[in-house]
Amino acid sequence: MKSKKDEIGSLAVTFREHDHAKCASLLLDAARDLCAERGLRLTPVREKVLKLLLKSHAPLGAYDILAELSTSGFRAQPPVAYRALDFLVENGLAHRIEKINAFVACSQPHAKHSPIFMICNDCEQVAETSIKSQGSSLDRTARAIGFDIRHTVVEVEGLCAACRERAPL
Amino acid sequence: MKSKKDEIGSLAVTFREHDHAKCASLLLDAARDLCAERGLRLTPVREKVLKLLLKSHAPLGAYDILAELSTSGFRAQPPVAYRALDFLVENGLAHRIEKINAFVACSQPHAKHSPIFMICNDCEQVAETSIKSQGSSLDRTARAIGFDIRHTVVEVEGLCAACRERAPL
DNA sequence: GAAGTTAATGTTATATTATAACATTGTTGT
DNA sequence: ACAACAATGTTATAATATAACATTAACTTC
Repeated sequence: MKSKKDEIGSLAVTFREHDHAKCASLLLDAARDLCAERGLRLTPVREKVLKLLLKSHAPLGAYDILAELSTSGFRAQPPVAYRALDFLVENGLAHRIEKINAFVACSQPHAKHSPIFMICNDCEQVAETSIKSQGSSLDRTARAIGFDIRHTVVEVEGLCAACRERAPL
Repeated sequence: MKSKKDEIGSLAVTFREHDHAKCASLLLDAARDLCAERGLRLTPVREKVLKLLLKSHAPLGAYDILAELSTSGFRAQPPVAYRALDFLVENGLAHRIEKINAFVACSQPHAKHSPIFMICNDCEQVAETSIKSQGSSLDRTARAIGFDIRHTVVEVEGLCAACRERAPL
């Protein structure tokens, strides 16, 4: 029988159609499990922010989140959103996308990974994939000059398959 | 005999010691050549901004540049810096480092390349390297899902060799 | 379970980064 | 000289993010 973990892995978000509600629900369960395991507190505002990210089909800016929080009875000063986002990012439940100053829920919260984001400049959706960092070209280059990698940012911009079909170049 | 191009290539900025004045001077010449070839106008403010970037041993923020411009007789409203930076970035003479909202002069302005930045969190210097994008893992992943890559952002944070030696973990 | 301690949230204010919009000047091509 | 376009000047403001300190909630140790 497939584990929940496998099931989540197989749902890794791409530009393909998928059962988003199921995907979001599984990932929320996974986040709760992960927090329980590690003794982290998934407080109401943190969970709400994660839900907002999971629900969105595109990355959300901190102020988008803030706006949604304010319509849900939460306080809506910037630090409220940034703190929740910091918590989620620090604990691997979300990622920050530097190129667009926005945030997405992590699609593989259980696995230690170096995420890669493919940002469609047309539909603004973002796919998270990953490569294993061990032995990668990046890893070898860093090794060669004695650089100790703590965090990687890999983001590519372009057009997803659907948008290329819709508006061929 | 070595061409100027080869000489520049061999000087690609890393965390190693190097003759920075020579490096900056060669790159400025290269930028002038490149603009002449392409019919681009390396105007006074654009050249000044490039010089500031070349002179700096670390990336500069737009407002750092603005401050330096204002002490050199240039106008100092934000668009002045951003326009010059946009020009340099668009034409491959500088790069924007997303992770730290800062800019560096390109160390290989002649070559079409996908730069990689190694950002030292201690000394704040940044090394530019590059990998050929053709056939990379990233390229294969994109191909697999039909994503057409227009631009890549690859930035790694960590500790450079010198800083690791200075303050061993 | 009261007191001390740490973690989380509330709140005000402000810092930092970036762009819109429109006027003016400079350059290029005819 | 004139039209067309590129670049710069200028004012204002948008968008993103954090500092600092007060308050409340949760945990812990006796």
